[in-house]
Amino acid sequence: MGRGKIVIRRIDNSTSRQVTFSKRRSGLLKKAKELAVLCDAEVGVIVFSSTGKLYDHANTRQLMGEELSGLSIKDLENLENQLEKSMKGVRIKKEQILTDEIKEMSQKGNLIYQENLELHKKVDLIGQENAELRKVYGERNVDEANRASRPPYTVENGYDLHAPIRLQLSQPQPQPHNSEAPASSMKLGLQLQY
Amino acid sequence: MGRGKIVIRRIDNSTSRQVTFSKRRSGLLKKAKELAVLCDAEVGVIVFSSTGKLYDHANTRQLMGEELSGLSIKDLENLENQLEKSMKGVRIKKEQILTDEIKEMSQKGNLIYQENLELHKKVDLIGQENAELRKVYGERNVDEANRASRPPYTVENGYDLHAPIRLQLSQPQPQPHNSEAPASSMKLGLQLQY
DNA sequence: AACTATTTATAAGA
DNA sequence: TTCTTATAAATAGTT
Repeated sequence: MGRGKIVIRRIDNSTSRQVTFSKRRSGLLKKAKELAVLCDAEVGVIVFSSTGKLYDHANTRQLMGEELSGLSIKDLENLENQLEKSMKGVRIKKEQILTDEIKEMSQKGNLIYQENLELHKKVDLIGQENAELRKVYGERNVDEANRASRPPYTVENGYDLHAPIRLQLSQPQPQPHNSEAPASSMKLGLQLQY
Repeated sequence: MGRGKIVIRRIDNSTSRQVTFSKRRSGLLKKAKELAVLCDAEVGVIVFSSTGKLYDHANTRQLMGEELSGLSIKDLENLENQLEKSMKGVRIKKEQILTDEIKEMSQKGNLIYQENLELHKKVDLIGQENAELRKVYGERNVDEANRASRPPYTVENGYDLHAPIRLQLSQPQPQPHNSEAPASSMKLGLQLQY
């Protein structure tokens, strides 16, 4: 039904094959739909291109009938195989899409998770810092608080010291040469640190 | 493409609907096959009449391709459902046929089984009969064989008898009144049975 | 994507 | 169901 008659064999030219595929595919699907509507039938059409792309599928409306009369077991097995194959392709694609979705989600999730991890780390770090600071400043505060409340340390009252003690000799600043103080006279100071 | 233009809606007249179904169905399948051959595509066509009969299915040659690009998950789910439905019908029919076959075989098998059962019964009966017969005739044979090989039993040689012994007094037949023999004279016989 | 000459499918009738 | 045939529809080749 065109400018010239054709024989039904694989079209060698890739471009015209593709064009014909497109035209005839839509024609087939149209006819399938018409058949379904006109005759109240159930029509399923599945078309895969040679590259494996499914381009469309036609309607089926209700459950398939039970009477597949006239078909042998062999016919039914063929049909089953065909359906199984179609199903397989469909399921693979579906799985693919879902997998992709899951991957995407998982990637997003991972990013968030990473962020979350880093935040946790940060919190830990800051927490540690905080703890150390609290330790240092807290102790100083305690020290200062203690110092304020303790009795003054004197040698006379024989106070028993447990705090670490550091002794330091402090030498007075050298006097100017024209000073009257004798060179032998030095001051010894005791500094107690605890 | 006919004598008149038609609109695509369900054909009310049942007869012409059936005629149209038959014509268009074959047309659709033809076109499907052509598409498959011309364009090296995979085409599956499944047509169920409104009465649920599957009339034919078109070719698919190889595995379906993996790339069902451009289809959403929804599309794929629809396709899957469609295939599942078709599959269901096919499987039901297949099961039916197989079930029928099995039924038939099972009926045949049952008949043979019944026959076999009766034959077995017969064999048992005959066997029992045989066993009993063998018992009876076998024992008699043994007795006779033993009797033939044993030495004659006599009181004189003091033979030690272990066989059961039955003693029986046998009274001689009463003599006629005109007999000369005295009434007190009686014969005592010893019968030995083993 | 359009166009259109032809082929093909098929509606109606037998 | 099948055949026939006028006509509608599809499409091969072309632009």
